[in-house]
Amino acid sequence: MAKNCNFIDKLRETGLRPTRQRVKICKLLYNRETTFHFTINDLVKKISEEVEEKISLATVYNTVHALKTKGYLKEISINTDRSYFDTNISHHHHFFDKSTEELIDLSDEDVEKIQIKKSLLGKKISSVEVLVKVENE
Amino acid sequence: MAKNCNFIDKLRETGLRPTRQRVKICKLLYNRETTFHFTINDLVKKISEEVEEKISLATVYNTVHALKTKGYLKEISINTDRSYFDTNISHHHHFFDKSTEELIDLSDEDVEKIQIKKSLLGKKISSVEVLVKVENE
DNA sequence: CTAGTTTTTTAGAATCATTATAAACTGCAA
DNA sequence: TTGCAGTTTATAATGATTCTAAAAAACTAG
Repeated sequence: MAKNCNFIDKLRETGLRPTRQRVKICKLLYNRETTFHFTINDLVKKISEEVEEKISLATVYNTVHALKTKGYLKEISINTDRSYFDTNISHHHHFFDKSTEELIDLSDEDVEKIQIKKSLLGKKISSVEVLVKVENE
Repeated sequence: MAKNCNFIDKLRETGLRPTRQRVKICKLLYNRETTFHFTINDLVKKISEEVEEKISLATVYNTVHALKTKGYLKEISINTDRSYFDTNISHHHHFFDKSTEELIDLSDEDVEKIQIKKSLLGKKISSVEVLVKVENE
């Protein structure tokens, strides 16, 4: 679901009906210069600021969940009370700033290749995530 | 807070009064062969099985939080609805088995050294955590 | 286009982990 | 032993997330 694309077709392609609410949320998430790291609360705030129509909280949760399931959003592993999502679905890692509670992208090239020398019988690796926590100096 | 030590002194050293409840929880956590990965719910269950005295839920939360603050427990970064803790406070990483929701240690040697080639102005790195998610083959 | 079916949205209730509260209790120092 | 700061406790409160069931919208076949 790249920038400036036709969200109606994109949504339909993956079996999601392109409802008004979904299209509006997709525009907010993907029609932007930089990737977007957000919590549900961030997104709800953005919707109330930039979308004229009210979208219910349940719909925001449903839509984010659907986009995540279809691979259009990544959920970041982090131990906070809220879930964080990222519109950048390419393979990459993150800084987490403990003072601002913000995520910052670390491109794949910013992290030396990770080699896992151990394996688990009968299991396959589905992801390798690096989280670099930072604080003020 | 190594195995088979005197928890009363250990707790006192760090300014935590060695109350009955804390000493009992420490025995459960640290008097074991292997390191312990747990959620609060796991610990509460273990207490009800192995400790004769009832310990209130709030005390379990308080104690785990105190031990974490004093560096006797590590909280693992992972996006689940519960928090995971680890009695192994040495520098190491984890597998997370998505089917069983269990953590498995990855020793520091099991992961090729991580090099972060990017830095953030005015921020210092406080931790680098690698989470390897696995699923059934 | 239209009727019928399916999916989605919605407000509000329910759930569940965690934190806060305030009263009773306990460890410890004098 | 006495007093007080630190702890425990039951319970209430909070806050993110999920559930529910009815209304609305999207789709499909005719």
